[in-house]
Amino acid sequence: MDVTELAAHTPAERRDTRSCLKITQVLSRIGDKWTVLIIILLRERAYRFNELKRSIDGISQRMLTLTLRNMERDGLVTRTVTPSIPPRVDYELTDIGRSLAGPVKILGDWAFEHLGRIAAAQAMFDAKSPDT
Amino acid sequence: MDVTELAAHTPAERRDTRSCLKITQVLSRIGDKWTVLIIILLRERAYRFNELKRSIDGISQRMLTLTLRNMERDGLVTRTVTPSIPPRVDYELTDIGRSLAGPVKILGDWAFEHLGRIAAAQAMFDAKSPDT
DNA sequence: CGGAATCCATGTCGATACTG
DNA sequence: CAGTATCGACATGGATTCCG
Repeated sequence: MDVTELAAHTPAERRDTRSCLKITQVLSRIGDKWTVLIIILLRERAYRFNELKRSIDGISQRMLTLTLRNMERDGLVTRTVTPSIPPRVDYELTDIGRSLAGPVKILGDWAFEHLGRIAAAQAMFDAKSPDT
Repeated sequence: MDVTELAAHTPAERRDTRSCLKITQVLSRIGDKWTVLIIILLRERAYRFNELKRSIDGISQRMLTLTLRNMERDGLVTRTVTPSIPPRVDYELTDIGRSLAGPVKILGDWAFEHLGRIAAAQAMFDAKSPDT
C-alpha cells in the first residue's frame, strides 16, 4: 500500500484522510524547528548534549532537551549516559533515525533548491496583497 | 552545494546552521497540519474550496483558508476565481508545488512504513518513563 | 459558495533560575 | 555537564458569526 491512495476518489475518501492523521503526526515532527537539524548532524557521528547545543545556532537548552526527548520517544535516537564526573550523555541515531535521514535530505535539497523561487513568490504575493 | 554541508565540522559550523534557518522555515510548512494532505489531493486535479473541505476530514474552514493562503504565498498553488453565482474558486498546484509532491511522497511513504515501529518505540518509552 | 472577523482554549517556545 | 522547573509571550487552531 502506498500513500498515494489517500488521493483516491472513492466514497470513503474522508476515512482515508482520517487514517492519515498518524502520518501527519510523524511528519509534524519533521517540520518542527530543530529535528531535521539534529538528524543532519547526527548522520555523521554521535554528539554530546552541549556539543549539539553549540552546533545548532539559536536553540535553547530547553528546546534541545525536548526535541531530543521526543526523538528518543519515537525511536529515532538513543541516549547513552556515562555517569562520570562531569556526566556525559551521547546521542546517536538509531537505525530508524538513520533511515529517515535519506528522505529528509531529499526534502532538504528540494527546499534549498527552491529557496529563491519561494522567496520571490512571497515577495510578489506580499506586493500585491492589500497594504497593511 | 548541498544540504549535507550543514554537518561539516568546520569552525563556521554555527554559521552554517544559521543559514539553514530559511530551509527550516520551508520545512515547517511541510510539517504543518494540513499542507501535505492538500498537496496529495491536488496532485491529481484541481479542487474547489468546499471540495477540499469535504475531502479533508477534520479541517476547519479557517485553517483551510489560512493553509491555502500560505501555500499560495509560497507559490505552491494557484487560486482561480470564477465570478459566477454562486462564486467558484479553484485551487491547483503550480510547477513548484508539483515538484514538491515527489519528495513529500517519499517522506510520506517512509512515515507510513515506519508507523508501527514508531508507535512501538513510543509505547516502550512511555512504559519505562516515570509514571505521571 | 467562499470566505473574513472575532473570540477563546491550548500549545509552543524562549529566558531565567536552580540542581545533581 | 546535562539537565529540570517555572513563567510569560506568542502562535496555533477550533467554533462561531457575519458578509458579498
